[in-house]
Amino acid sequence: MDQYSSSFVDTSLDLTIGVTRMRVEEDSSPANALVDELNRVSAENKKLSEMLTLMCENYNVLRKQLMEYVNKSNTTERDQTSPTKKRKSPARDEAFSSAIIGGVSESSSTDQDDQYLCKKQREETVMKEKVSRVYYKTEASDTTLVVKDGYQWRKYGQKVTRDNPSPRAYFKCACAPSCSVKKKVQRSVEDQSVLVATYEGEHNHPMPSQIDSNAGLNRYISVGGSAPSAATAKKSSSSSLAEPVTTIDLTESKKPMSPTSRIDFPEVHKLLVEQMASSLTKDPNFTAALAAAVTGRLYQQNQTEK
DNA sequence: CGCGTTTGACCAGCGC
DNA sequence: GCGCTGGTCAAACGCG
Repeated sequence: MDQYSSSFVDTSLDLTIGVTRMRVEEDSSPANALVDELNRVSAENKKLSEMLTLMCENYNVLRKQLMEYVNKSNTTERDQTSPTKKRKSPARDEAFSSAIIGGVSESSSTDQDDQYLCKKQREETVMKEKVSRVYYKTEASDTTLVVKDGYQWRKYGQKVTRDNPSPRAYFKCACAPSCSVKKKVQRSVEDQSVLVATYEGEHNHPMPSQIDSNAGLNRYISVGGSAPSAATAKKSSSSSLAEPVTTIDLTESKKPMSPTSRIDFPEVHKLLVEQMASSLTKDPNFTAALAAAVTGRLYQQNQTEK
């Protein structure tokens, strides 16, 4: 944890603003006083903007640290758990073949061992690059295995697995026929109120409903992964009450995220900044507290300079 | 009647 | 080879 202690970020709000003292001459005209007041307010505004920028930068640093921490946790967790046995599925091969278009083909090899190795590597590659897991908080009484992630899904199967008494539902992306993204949804063994959605593959199309990104950003914490975008569907065939609370990326790859499959971080950052600024300025308590702090500070400065 | 969901049957990988 | 298991298919069903 040295890296975190060394890069400590002070997130406390510094309300010490270097506003120039209000120079209102006793014998000056009201117009000059207004101009001075305007200049003072402008300076305050500028200072507050700088503070907000600083806050956002601090947020960015903290978010980066969180990502590093989560990735670290995932790596150690992955090392401890043995890889799940999974048979090869045609869809997976299809996904891989599309992924290696233009690359070096290994199909020329006729050796069975090589083919086996290639198949294994293929599966591992697919697993690393395409699989992500999302946890959705929902009502424990809600028995529907439906989650709200902005895409339309078609359910094609349900199965009770051995390791979990809750049934597992299988979904295919219904937004585009060519999209081979699949999703498995199952209740967590530990917490029945948590839905675990496992996404396989990457959407090759934009989200059907570019919705209310603010609502999606409210509670979605994305840390890597590839499939789901942070959004909430206005209406989908599988409309859900469950909302995503966190994403744990099972992949180790640091490849850039697809613009079609998720919102880029700068975009998220921008939206978050806007949302933060909006919520702060709309909050009467915050503005009142800020005004009190500023006026108090000004009063204090005036007192010390007298 | 069309579309989506349900559910039992089937398929394929893996361990013994 | 056989059984277990996860994943997929497709006919039946329900709903608007």
